[in-house]
Formats: sequence, C-alpha cells, structure tokens
Amino acid sequence: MLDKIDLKIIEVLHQNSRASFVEIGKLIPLSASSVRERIQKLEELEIIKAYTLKVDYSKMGYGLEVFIMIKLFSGKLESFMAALDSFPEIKRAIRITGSHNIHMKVVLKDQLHLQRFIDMLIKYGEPTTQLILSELK
Amino acid sequence: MLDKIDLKIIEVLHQNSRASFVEIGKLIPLSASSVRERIQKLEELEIIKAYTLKVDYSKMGYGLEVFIMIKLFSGKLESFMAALDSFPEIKRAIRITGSHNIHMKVVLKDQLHLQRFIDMLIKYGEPTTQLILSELK
DNA sequence: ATTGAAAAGTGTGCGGG
DNA sequence: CCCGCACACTTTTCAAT
Repeated sequence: MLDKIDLKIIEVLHQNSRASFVEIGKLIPLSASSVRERIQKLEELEIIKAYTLKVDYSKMGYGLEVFIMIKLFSGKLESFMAALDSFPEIKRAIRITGSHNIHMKVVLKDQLHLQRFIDMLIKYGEPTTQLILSELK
Repeated sequence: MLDKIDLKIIEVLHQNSRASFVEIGKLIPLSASSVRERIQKLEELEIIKAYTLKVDYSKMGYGLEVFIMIKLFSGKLESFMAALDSFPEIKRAIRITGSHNIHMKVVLKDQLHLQRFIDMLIKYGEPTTQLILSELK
C-alpha cells in the first residue's frame, strides 16, 4: 500500500511540512507533479492527517510543561471531555489503559498557574503530575 | 514580546502549517509581506521550532500505539540516549520527574512487536506500558 | 512595522505516455 | 503511476512610508 517513495515523502514533510513539491521531488528524486499526486492521495486516504507546527512554549512565557495523568471519578468522563475545549493549557489529551484514564500534556506559566490548574482538575478525578525536563527525541 | 497578531499567526499555522502568507493574512487581516516578516522573526527567535506533520499510524500498518515509561537502571541513561536513534518505533522520548525517568510514545505493528520491544527495553530499566485508546485533543 | 510592485518560483488542472 | 505544460497564485526582494 505504501511504498518507499511515499515513506520518503512523509519523512521529508515530517522534517519540514512547508517544503515545496519541487524541493521534495529533488530529494527522492521524482517530478513535482508526481510528488503532488502522491501527497494528494495520502491526504485523501487520511494517512496525512494534518500539517502542523512545533513551538517553544518557554519562549512564549509558558515556563512549565507537564504531563498530567488523571484517574477520573466514576461518571466524570463525559463532563471532562466536554470541558477540554475550555482549557487552552491542555495541548493534548489521550485516553489510555491502566489505572489512570487520561494522559495530558499541559503548558503553564508558572507554579501558581499549575496549582490553580490542579485545583480545577480534582473536580474530575485524581491527577498525577510529572514535570517535563527535556526532549530527547 | 508576542502580540495578538503573532499568536493568531501561530494558531493558523498550528491548524495548517502549509497555509500561504496570503491565506494567513486574510484571516488577520494583514498583508502577505507583513505576515512573512513576522513568521521570519518567529523562526529566527526559534519560537517556531519546526513545521511538521500528523500521520495516521494505524493506516500505515502500525496498529498499536503506546506510551511506555521507563525507570532506568542506575548508570543506563547515557547508553539509553545513545540507542534512541536506532529505534524507529520510538516517536518521542522525554525526560520527566517522578519514579520513572523517561516517557516515550512508541508505534508498533502488533502485540508480538510490542513484546519484542519490551524485551529489548528491560536491558535499560523497568518499563510500564499504557495502550493509547483514542485522542481527545 | 507595514505595504505594494516586479521577478522568480510554485500550485493547480489537464492532457498524454 | 509518471511527466510536462499553461496559467494563476505565491514567495521573495526591495524601495517607500
């Protein structure tokens, strides 16, 4: 289904999703038209789900990045999911197996902001917080 | 340092990092030239770190996505970090506080692949695995 | 900092191997 | 599936405000 050329295209876009068809084609090598056809197919099949961005939150004034896992109280899943959109601090939230139900990446200004966020969370369940130290990969 | 226009630009690029300067400018509104200048500055300041891609791993034949946290054995951090590049299954690895040292996102074909991967990991430490069920945000 | 304008480069639609 | 062409649009550079 996916050949090596598709994988190479995905790899290039992973490194720079703003790369032009011409640029990608030079690295394969393949004509810009063919690169475009393949990318269109990858988009239609939803193998490519989105083109997005990595930002440095610390340089944006958000010095604390944390993982928070939460063990939701019985019956709180729906209200928690409904509340997700109202918290810009939550950059990612994922349902997982295990004693905690949800894994979140959360971005905060400082310790006080973290405290307020956790105080809010304990309405929904029992949170466990891990500070992010550095990205290895 | 960052005004509302910069934040809006980042928001738009977050939703679609292939958006043209003209497109972004229409949403602000601002001329394409000004959008470009601002984005260039954000790149120079490394507030924008990378333009990247979200793919559907299950549609690429990788049906298992998991979080694995590992409590590294004493003295194993350096060799583990050096080994990271040789495992394409590891899509992300982050040093964290708490009883585990590293949090990883790992993408695998099936249960057998997961088993082999965990067998490899126990050379470095004690892993804890959580299956990813669905992305809420 | 923002803009518009000209030249170079790219995306898009389509025809054909 | 791959390619090239034509045309519209975009990026890039630059001078002016």
